[in-house]
Amino acid sequence: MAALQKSIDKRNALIQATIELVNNDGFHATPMSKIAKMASVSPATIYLYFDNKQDLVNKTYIEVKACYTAYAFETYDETMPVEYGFKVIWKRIAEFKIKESANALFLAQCDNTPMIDEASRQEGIKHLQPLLDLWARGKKEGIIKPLSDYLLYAYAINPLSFLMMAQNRGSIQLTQLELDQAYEAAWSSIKVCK
Amino acid sequence: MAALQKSIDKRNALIQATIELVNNDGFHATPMSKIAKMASVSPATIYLYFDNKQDLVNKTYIEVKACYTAYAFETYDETMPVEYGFKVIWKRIAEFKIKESANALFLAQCDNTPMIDEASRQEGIKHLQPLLDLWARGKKEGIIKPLSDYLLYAYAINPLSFLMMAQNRGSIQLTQLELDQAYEAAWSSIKVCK
Amino acid sequence: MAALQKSIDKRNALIQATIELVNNDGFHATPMSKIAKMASVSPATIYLYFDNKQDLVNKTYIEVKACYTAYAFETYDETMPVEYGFKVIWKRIAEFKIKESANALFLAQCDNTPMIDEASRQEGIKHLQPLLDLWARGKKEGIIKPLSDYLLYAYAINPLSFLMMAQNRGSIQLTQLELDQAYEAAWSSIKVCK
Amino acid sequence: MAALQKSIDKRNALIQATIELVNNDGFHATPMSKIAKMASVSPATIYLYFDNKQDLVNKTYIEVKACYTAYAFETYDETMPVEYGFKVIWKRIAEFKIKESANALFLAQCDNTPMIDEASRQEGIKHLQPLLDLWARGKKEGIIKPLSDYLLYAYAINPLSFLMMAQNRGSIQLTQLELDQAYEAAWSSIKVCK
DNA sequence: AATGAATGAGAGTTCATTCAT
DNA sequence: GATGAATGAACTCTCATTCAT
Repeated sequence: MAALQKSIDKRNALIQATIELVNNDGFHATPMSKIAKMASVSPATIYLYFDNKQDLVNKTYIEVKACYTAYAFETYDETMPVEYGFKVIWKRIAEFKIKESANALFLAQCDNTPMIDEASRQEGIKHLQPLLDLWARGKKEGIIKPLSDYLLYAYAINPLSFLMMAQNRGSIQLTQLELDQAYEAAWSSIKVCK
Repeated sequence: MAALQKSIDKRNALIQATIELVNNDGFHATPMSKIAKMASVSPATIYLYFDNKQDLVNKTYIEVKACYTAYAFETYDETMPVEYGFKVIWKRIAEFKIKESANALFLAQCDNTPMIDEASRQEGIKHLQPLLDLWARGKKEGIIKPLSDYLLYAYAINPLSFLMMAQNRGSIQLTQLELDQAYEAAWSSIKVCK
Repeated sequence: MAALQKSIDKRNALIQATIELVNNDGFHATPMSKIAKMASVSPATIYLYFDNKQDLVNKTYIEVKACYTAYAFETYDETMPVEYGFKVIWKRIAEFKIKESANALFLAQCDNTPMIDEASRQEGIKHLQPLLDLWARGKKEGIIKPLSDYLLYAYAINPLSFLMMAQNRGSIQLTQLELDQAYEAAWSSIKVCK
Repeated sequence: MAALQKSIDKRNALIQATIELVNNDGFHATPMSKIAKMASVSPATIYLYFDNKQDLVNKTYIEVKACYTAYAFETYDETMPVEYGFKVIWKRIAEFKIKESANALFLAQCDNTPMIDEASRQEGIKHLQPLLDLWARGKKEGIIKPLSDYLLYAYAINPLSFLMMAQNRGSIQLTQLELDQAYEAAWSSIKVCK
């Protein structure tokens, strides 16, 4: 049991180191040796847990993405009314992007570069289903505009990534006020105007 | 004059090659030798035009960003009414992202990774001023919500990047209908609701 | 007793795995981990039976060489007349090279590369004595040419290695006819012509 | 012209270094860095002349083999009578194995291990044709036994490799006497006995 | 101005060997 | 005796950069 735990710890340390270093330097500027050092293992040890560097980022991506969606839907339940449900999810996502900014940053970088292979990208997308279901419900009820999921995501969710990155770079400070304003903008963009 | 032209051609070829290769493979997976080959020059020649690899991407970024803003504001003029002016700019930006998708993709990649140094990033941002002025005007006139420029950009403009990348990856097809819907969503998110 | 047997089995499995893998990939292209896997033991276990990789091949060589000579002389006895005795040994050697081609191949590879240390090479040579004695007798009786043992071996025995390797590579097929012809050539080369 | 010569020199130095080091240590025990050092170039330079390590040995093999056959047939001409022609070729081959023992040793090692890929092996075999033609003639004239080329080679030529290696290891000394004896043995093994 | 050849430094990865269990 | 996990050292190969021409 102790041995297994040690293995899990090492794997986790490697994942964490990957996130941090890729965030700071980018994928290709991050040598395996640096990841190993930060995780306090030998470079060779990485290869006990991952096939190669590509596999390491792929798996890291999938794991972080799973974290992200789990966090997003933790307090949501499908019986909630559409507008309220959306607010619940939106706030959780915003919280994740702010509190877990390293993770969020890593996802943003992966999603905007040829760093992750297509299979892992698909794998990562799967868990968003509850949000898509909510939107479908909202559209049927005439509360949400009849737009494609991509369009809805682009306006309702994705701007948070942009804001998170701006904050991370020190360009802005996301206070509660800004978050409320952002929510308003998000909801305005997709709700049906009466 | 012919000699100067040849120089400019080479520099341009290098910039183009950089954009294309970085788009496909990412910055660090793009060797200087490959850029040289695609531009039909010797690797050594790159160093006649740029200090080093970092300088090459920085300069490429600044140049593409300048292209982008020039395109964005080409048909805009400061005497236009706020809503109309915004529409004019938004459509041009959308057009750029679709017609010049290689350039747009390159910018998106730069904006989401530690690939560009901070100075170049700042340099690239400068030319957005007309849009910020328009927004200031809109806020004063009570047409646009009193939000920070970053928030406005996040909701009014940035989603286009997300959509462009989704289209580039083959996930969606941006027809005129989708573009009109996107514009509606963008404008809804920042306009003051009466 | 059962425990001892298990030990012997493991040692043998390691020796067999070494032969097969070295035959296919060569000494240095054969990792200890692969040998261990093929022998169904842990890499660490190899070091309970052998000092290190070099020791493993050395001991394998010596063991296979002992097999080879034991096989060669099994049906020979020193009272046989020279020509008949030679034929008996030659046929057994030919049989070994064909029936035990993995072993024979391994010896050929060892004998032609700096893979085995000199001590083991000497150790392996010792058991050929009966053949050298036969030749000495044959020379005394004026039946075999008065050549050095190396010369006799080069023409009477060694060509079989070449033929075995050609067959192994699929270049030729050694039927009974070819073997008889080979024997004739071998005997012609060393017998005294009357 | 001078630049081209320098290139050729470097390539040759690399080939020579490869031969010497592989002879002493074997293929896989010879790191590229050692080859580079012995040829007085940077490790990276090797890759300007060869695709990779495998390509380096393959090309070395082909080049040495070409040397070997060129040497073998230099003084031979197809109008010579069979026995005399064979003697001429045999002596040249023997001379090559003794005078160019490094080259000969290298070929022997390549021919007995999975070090060279099959294509290069085939490529290397091509230039032996004149010898095969001679044998065909000898067989037609009833001078040489009607054996397959492989059998003839195994007895007439290949033993020289064994002898050369024994001499190289210091086990024997090939004087003129031994060479004459070897020739006699070779010829005896393939000539038709009257 | 332009280059092809050259390279030092460092990348990802493997492997013989060890050690705690 | 047996092991799986761990690793330092060494491997092949790449690449940003330089330099003689």
